[in-house]
Amino acid sequence: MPTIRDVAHEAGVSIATVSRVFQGGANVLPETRERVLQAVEHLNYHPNSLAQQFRTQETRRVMVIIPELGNSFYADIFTGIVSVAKVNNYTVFIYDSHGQASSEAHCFDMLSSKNIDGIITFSASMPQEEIERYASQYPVVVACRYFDEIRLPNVTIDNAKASKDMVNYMLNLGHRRICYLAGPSDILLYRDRMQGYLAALSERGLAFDPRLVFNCDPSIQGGYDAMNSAINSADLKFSAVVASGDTMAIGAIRALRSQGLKVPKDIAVAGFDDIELSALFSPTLTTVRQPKQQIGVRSMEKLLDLIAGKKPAQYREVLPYELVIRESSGNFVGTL
Amino acid sequence: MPTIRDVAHEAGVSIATVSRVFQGGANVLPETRERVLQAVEHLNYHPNSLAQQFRTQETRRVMVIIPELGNSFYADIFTGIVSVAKVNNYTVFIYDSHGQASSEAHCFDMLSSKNIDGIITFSASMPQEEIERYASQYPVVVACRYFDEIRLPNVTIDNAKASKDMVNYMLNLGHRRICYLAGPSDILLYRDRMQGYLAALSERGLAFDPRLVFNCDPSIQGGYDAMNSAINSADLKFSAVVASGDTMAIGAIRALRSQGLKVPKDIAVAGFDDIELSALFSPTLTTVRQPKQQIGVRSMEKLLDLIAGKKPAQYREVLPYELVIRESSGNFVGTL
DNA sequence: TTGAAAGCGCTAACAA
DNA sequence: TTGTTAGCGCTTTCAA
Repeated sequence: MPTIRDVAHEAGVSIATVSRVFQGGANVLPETRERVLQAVEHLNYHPNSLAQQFRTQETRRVMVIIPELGNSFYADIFTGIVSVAKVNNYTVFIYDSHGQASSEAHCFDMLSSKNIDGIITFSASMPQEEIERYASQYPVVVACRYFDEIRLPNVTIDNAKASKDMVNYMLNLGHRRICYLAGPSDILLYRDRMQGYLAALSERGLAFDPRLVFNCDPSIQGGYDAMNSAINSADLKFSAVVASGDTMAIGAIRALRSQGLKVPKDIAVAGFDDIELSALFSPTLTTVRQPKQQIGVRSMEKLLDLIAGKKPAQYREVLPYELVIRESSGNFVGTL
Repeated sequence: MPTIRDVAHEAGVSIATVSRVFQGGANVLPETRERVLQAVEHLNYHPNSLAQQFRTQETRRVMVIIPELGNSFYADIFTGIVSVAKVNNYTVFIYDSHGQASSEAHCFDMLSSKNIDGIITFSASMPQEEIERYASQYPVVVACRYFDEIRLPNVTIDNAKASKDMVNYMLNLGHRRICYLAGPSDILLYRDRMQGYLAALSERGLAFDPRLVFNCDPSIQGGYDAMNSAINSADLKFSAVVASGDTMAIGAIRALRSQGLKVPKDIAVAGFDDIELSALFSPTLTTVRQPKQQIGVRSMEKLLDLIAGKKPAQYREVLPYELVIRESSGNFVGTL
């Protein structure tokens, strides 16, 4: 492997000059520059970025932690992140935490060991204080997930309000007994979506029947299992299902169908997130669309600000969502 | 940030001793070690891994290039990779190439600039010679994808044979006119699967009707569009569809259903890969199961061998696959 | 415009 | 068992 010294020697200049050429070529005579470039070419020289990073103590690498590889929800967000990273000459790596705190911690350790310049996490499985400790020392942005009291840079939507809007939509369709698939209650965003469900009911003065609520794993299988329990609960009547995630909603539809129930004719269903499959599933899924690209863009922009040493004006940034009405919720049958 | 010098000073030892403690503590008196550890704790010292990496010229990082984030097919493979990486103290990053050669090239550049120790790629969008050039200089394993003449470490299944088996299964069910969704013809594995289709037909002496073959994007949308063209082709009759990927098969089923056709009653369908959704879709999908975990495990093991400087005994490693018969192919109605 | 030289934090060879 | 020291390849300051 040729080093900067080899190039300098070959070109008959000092290593400082070679370095200057690579730094943009300011204060280098065109002919000197040319000679250096020829030597580089001739020797097939590549700067050793381990040495560069060591010298500058920056890697121009950032990490995105996702809780689940293979969930297309993150694919779009990721596109947004990369679009910003690219123009700023950063490389984005993905790290799959499997939602495990230990896995995530390993990633955060890379901050203190200088392996990466910053982190955008969609996982946030570690205790709040721990993440905040890192965030107070290093560039960290939490996206989609969040904590009760936000003391670190955060990009998200208003989950409670979005959920409430969706439940209201169902109520407007005339549904009164709405089954709710709530997701894991230890994750605040799911609790917030649940709060939206409760708020919508209470604003209408409707009684809350806890039997209609099912906590389940936020996956197709989780929704499938929960829906089967719901169907098999004696005396449990409902005409609609609102799930706190599209995967759960799709699992629920599968369960309903396996029991001979038609969606939306017998039971209306809605999800949350607008994952790729939702528009392609049959029936197409009514859902809440998160501004995925934009979440990625803003997260990365925030992270770059942090890396540049800027303190964010305010921690939390709330992006707009959108109700997407498709087949699974059926026709409007009630009154507004 | 405290450095090794600060720790050495605090503990009253030399930096070499501190380094030794971190290297495993050989040749360090327990009490010396204890003093060092206390200083480390007290100063909250973290070794600067940029310096470590620079010094040792190794990163203990490997990169996995996938063509599409959000495709669950890679999630299982990834689990296999990580399981091996973990016990060998390597960190695995994911890089989404979007199937773009330029994106992939960026990743391979990290090899020459020493940013990573090795690459496992599932993308292989770059020209064969270029990948081979890197593979001849650096640790590189190509998985699932491959080239005509394999001159680099490779882990895969026998796509042609698997595809032929699946088509044979359909022929055994009595189907004679089988529509084939072929995927992009510039990717060899799709061409091989197509070859399997042709081989199965020719072995039975069945004529090949090119109108039954559709090249399409390997996605739900791609399968959906292709199937719609097939259905809308005047005079084009077929009783089964074999897709060269599960996503295409699922898209095809959606298209068939949107045209009022029942799967498998009217048309039998089979896919390839056994992605997560295939077991959860309705109808559940008949498909070819790739040994995903094992592909990951073997790829990483091969890569570690390369990093360790071992040359592989043989380049190509072919893993067994498995036909998974589910609802979408319907009942056996023909003769064996 | 160019060069000389310091030094980033660490590992490891060698000496004690 | 411990310490001294060279040096990894680069950027950057300072001087020429």
